[in-house]
Amino acid sequence: MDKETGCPAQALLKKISGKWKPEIFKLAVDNTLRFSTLLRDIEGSNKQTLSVALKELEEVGLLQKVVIQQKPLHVEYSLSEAGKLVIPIFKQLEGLV
Amino acid sequence: MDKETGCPAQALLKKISGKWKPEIFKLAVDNTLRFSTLLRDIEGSNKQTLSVALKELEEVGLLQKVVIQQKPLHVEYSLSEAGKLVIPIFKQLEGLV
DNA sequence: ACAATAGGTCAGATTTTTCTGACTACTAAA
DNA sequence: TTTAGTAGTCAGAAAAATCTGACCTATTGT
Repeated sequence: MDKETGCPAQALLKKISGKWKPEIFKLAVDNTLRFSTLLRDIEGSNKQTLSVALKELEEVGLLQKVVIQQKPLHVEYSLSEAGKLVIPIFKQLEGLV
Repeated sequence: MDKETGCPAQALLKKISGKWKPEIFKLAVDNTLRFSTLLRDIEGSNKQTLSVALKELEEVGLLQKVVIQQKPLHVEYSLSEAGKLVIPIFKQLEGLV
């Protein structure tokens, strides 16, 4: 039902909206993320929603999921190239609103 | 329950999130907005939600509400100064994601 | 063998957001 | 005077998002 709006900025805003996504994105700027760590660090969050949020941020191309193939194997989420390009743009918003 | 995140960009994202807010903001870039016109133009929207969204965008300082004191009097919503400053920043997102 | 950690999924409940329809006040046109 | 437009509000319903607790697989430590 969302069709194309023809406006990338609007599209991005929609993609990053949700209760925990802005927070996840912000944390991803400073560190690679791990599921259980996020769950502990973002207070009030829960597995289910975090799981969906990470999946959506990945689908949208802002995060990338990497399975570290060392034993014990684990999963890391980090900013994709597109995700990194977005940082300086958002930084400009600081102080404006 | 939202406290300060200490991150203005994150704060802005939260403020502009909601089903119709990104669309309203986008329309405000090109024209001043009127309530009944929005209601017709944004298909699928409704009075209640639009009313709340306009109020919130105003509270947040992105839109300003002006009552035109000519008879018949009516109301116009347009981008505030802060709202205008945000445009070029969002424009940079085009093509990135 | 048993408990613990990591990284989830699933169903169902709860909460939040959005939507609908009725109603208000004022102006204007027929 | 009845109808229509503008700009809403309100209560309750419906839909969407989020949360809880149980469960699962795999690995590591005791």
